[in-house]
Amino acid sequence: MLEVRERIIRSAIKLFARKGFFETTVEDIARGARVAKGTIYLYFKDKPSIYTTIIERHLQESIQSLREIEMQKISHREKVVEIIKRGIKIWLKFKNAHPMFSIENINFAKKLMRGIKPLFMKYHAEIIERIAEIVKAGIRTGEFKNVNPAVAAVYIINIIRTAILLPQINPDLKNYEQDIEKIFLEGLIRR
Amino acid sequence: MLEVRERIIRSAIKLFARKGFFETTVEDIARGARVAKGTIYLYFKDKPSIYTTIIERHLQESIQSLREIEMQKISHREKVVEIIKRGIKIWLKFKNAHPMFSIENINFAKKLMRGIKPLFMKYHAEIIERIAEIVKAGIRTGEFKNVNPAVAAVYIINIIRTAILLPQINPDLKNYEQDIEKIFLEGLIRR
DNA sequence: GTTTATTATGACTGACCAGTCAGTCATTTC
DNA sequence: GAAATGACTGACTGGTCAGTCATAATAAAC
Repeated sequence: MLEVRERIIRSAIKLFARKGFFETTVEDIARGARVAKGTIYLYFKDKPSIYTTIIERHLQESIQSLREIEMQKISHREKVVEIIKRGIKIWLKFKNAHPMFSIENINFAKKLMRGIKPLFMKYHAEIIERIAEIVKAGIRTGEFKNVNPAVAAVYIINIIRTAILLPQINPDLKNYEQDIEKIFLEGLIRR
Repeated sequence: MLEVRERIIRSAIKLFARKGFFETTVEDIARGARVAKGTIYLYFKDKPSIYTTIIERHLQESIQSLREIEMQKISHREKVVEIIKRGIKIWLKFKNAHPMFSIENINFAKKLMRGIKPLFMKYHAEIIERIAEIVKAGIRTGEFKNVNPAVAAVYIINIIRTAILLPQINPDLKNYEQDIEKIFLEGLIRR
C-alpha cells in the first residue's frame, strides 16, 4: 500500500501532465490520490509545493542518470548517445508532463515560477555542466569536433526534446531515432 | 495612433510573455492597452480568444517567412540556414513569449488548448511539410544525407529552440550560432 | 472496554477574476 | 435643440477554488 504522500505525488504528476498546473485543482489531485482535499495540506504546504516537488524529483533523476553514465567505461560518443537514450526514457516516464521540466517555460507563469526558477537554474546548470564535461573530454580524445561544450550540451538536451516531440506531432512516424542520431552525430550535410 | 484592437494585442503579448496566460488578467491587458476592461470584450469574445489570435499571428508569420525563403534562389543548404536564422528572429521578436508557440505545450492546459490545438496542428503540419520539402529537395540534389525529411524538419525547428534557449541559460555566452550551425550541418563527430 | 492522541475529512470562507450590462459621453442625424 | 447611435466604462455578479479548521474517525495507550 503506497504511502499517502506518494499517492498524492503520483496523482499530481498525472493531472499536471494532462491539464497543467492551473487547470488542475487540489480536489482533482485528492480524488486521484483517494484522500480528502484537506489531507493534501497535511503533506504539502500548498499547491505549488506539489509542483515543485515533482520538478525536483525529475531533475534529481536526470542528474542521477548522468552520474551513472559518467561512470560507465564507454567512449564519450557512446556516453552522449546514452545520455540521449536515457534522457528520452526519463522524460517519457512522465508522459505529457515534459513541459513541467522544460527550462524554456521558466518565465511563463511568473508567480508560480518565482520559487521554482532558482531550483531550475541550479539543476540545469549542473546537468549542462556534466554533459559539457563529457563533450570536453570527447574533444580532448579527438572523438568530437572542437565546439563549445556548453553549446553542445544544450544542443544535446534539445535532441532529447526532438525525440519526444516527433511522435507527438506525427504518431505514424517510425524508426526516427536513427535519423536523429545520424543528423546529430554526422550532421545533415553530405560529403 | 494605434488602433485599439492592436493595442490590446500588443499589451497581451507582453503580458502573456511575462506572466503566462493564467497569471495575466483581463484587467492587466486593458491597463496595458489604456482602455477599460469592458472594452476588451468589444474586440475579443473572451480571454482565450486573445491568446489564440496571437498564436495564429505568429504561426502565419512563420509560414510567410518560409514562403519567402522557398522563393529565394539559393542552395537548399542556404535555405535551411536561412530558416533557422529567420526562425530565431521571429521567435525573439516575441521576447519570452516563445512557450506560447511551442507545440510541446499543447497538452499543457487542457481546456485552454482545446480550441487552440487544431490550429496548432494545422499550422505546424504546414511548417513541417514546407521544411521537409526543402530537405527532400536537398537530398535529391545531393546536398543532404538521406534522412527522413520530416524528422529533419522537426530537428531544424528544435535548432531554433536551442538558439533561443542558450542565451536564456547562459547570458554570458557569445558567438554560439556558429557552434550550433556546425554541429547541425557537420555533426558532432570528427573524422 | 475506555480514554487519549493522532490522522483524516469536507463544508466553509474569502480572495480572485472573467464576463456582463446599465450608465455615460461624444458624435451624428433629424 | 432633441433624439439616436455607438464606443467606452467600471461596478457588479456569480462562479471557481486554495486553504482552513471544527469535527469525525481511527489508532494507540491504559
